[in-house]
Amino acid sequence: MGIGSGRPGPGSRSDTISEARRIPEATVARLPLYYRALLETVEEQVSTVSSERLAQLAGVNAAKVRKDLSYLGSYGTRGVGYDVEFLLHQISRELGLTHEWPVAIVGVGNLGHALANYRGFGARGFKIAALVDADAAKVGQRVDGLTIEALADLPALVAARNIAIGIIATPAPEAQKVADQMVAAGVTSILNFAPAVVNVPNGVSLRKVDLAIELQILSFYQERKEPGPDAGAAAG
Amino acid sequence: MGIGSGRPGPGSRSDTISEARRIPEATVARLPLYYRALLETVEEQVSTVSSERLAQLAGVNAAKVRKDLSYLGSYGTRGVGYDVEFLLHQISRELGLTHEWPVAIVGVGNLGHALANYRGFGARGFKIAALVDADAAKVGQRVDGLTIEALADLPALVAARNIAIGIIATPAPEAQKVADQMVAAGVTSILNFAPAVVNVPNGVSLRKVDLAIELQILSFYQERKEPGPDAGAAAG
DNA sequence: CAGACTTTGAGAACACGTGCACAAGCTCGG
DNA sequence: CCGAGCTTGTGCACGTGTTCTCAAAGTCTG
Repeated sequence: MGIGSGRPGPGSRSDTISEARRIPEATVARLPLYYRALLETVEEQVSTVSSERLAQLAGVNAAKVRKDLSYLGSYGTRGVGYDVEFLLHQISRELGLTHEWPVAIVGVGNLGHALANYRGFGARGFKIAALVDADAAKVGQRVDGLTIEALADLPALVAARNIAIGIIATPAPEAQKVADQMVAAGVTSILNFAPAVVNVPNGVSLRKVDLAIELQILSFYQERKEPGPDAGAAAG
Repeated sequence: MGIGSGRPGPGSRSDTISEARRIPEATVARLPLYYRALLETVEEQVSTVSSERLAQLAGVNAAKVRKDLSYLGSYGTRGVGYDVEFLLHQISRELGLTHEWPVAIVGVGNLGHALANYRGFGARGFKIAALVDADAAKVGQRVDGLTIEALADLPALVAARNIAIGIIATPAPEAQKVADQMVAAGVTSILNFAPAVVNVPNGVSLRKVDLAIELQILSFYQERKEPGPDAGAAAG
């Protein structure tokens, strides 16, 4: 993502792309932006929205919006735009947000704490279903209404609470071990916040967020600005 | 960022790309990975490293490593590999990590707190130089050795402490306003954690990290796995 | 010193993503 | 019912990124 991301495995050519039409990865990464933009639009009591307006709200250009949405189907009406409620529903369905996803957070340090308290998840279809830490001293503590549980209990928790998505918020050295344990426990999607490369078997999705890397990318362009205020990564 | 990200402005064709060779954005985003991998290599007392090994440590493939590094210059030796110390220095220089970057964090809620306490920044050339919040009740509180200061003082802080990079860790509705104030204060690189689209003028770099979006992308692929365990975003 | 071996650097083909431009299709007013 | 005006959906061209491949250039062994 962003910066770094999961990428389709090296599947054989003309796979049995079973059910649905294939949606490009870049488009998938933008669907949440449209989703958010549509939520804002709903609150404005507007029933219909143009690709132009949607583009503005999502911070992309209109052509991209139209192409992206066309991968989902022909959900717009020419001369009119897109029905807000309908499109919202379609994108929700596509993103799997029609039901709630129980999520497990492993590593309750600074970041784990912040994530546990973050209100944004609940509002977007995710629910912290388990807080796990390897440190016995932390087990039993309560954070935001949840009790921290032992890492050893992860398999039981994942099974009992039907958890498919895991978040790694441990220090770097623990990351790979935790990922392995998650996979063994049955987690099939992982979001890694630890500044370390993590490998997962085929069939498991992995995305990463690295704060230091983001800053270093900014620093690259910043450094090039200092001498002569010239090229750089300017977002319009 | 990976996920959305800064993007070179629409400069005229055959710009005076002043000083240096142009380095592709995708390559820039990977340099920090190589940087981290090289730091690990240094600790192993290894003096030379092959593209194959670097690729392994960075989680990419060897061809990509070689092409990426070739944009920086011909720093390798055929038949041998890359000199670890030398390459580390070159990448540091390119990323602007030869000096420390003072960073301002605006918004000291859950996330701001976590970022302020995050040890990873210091280790990578960044230093929290200011913690700022709009809430008068928070001003004066101490967090990790720093005193929270008033948002109104941002311009003075940025000037006095030579801050070029700002981090937005406020709730979504505040994000644009804060970004504007940062830009007005002289910040030219912004990392936005708020789940909102932020616009900045030309010449200012912007990157965003959105936790909910990352989860929604995972959820997209996860949803498609549930019926038939098939395609997905699997990282090797 | 020659030949085997290793590894880089880059050319070229391919895959993917973006954005223009415009026909197709819809609404609305008269 | 017709024509003016909008807005979608998509073909196409272009630019960016990835990967394969292999000659070039070095080391090492005998």
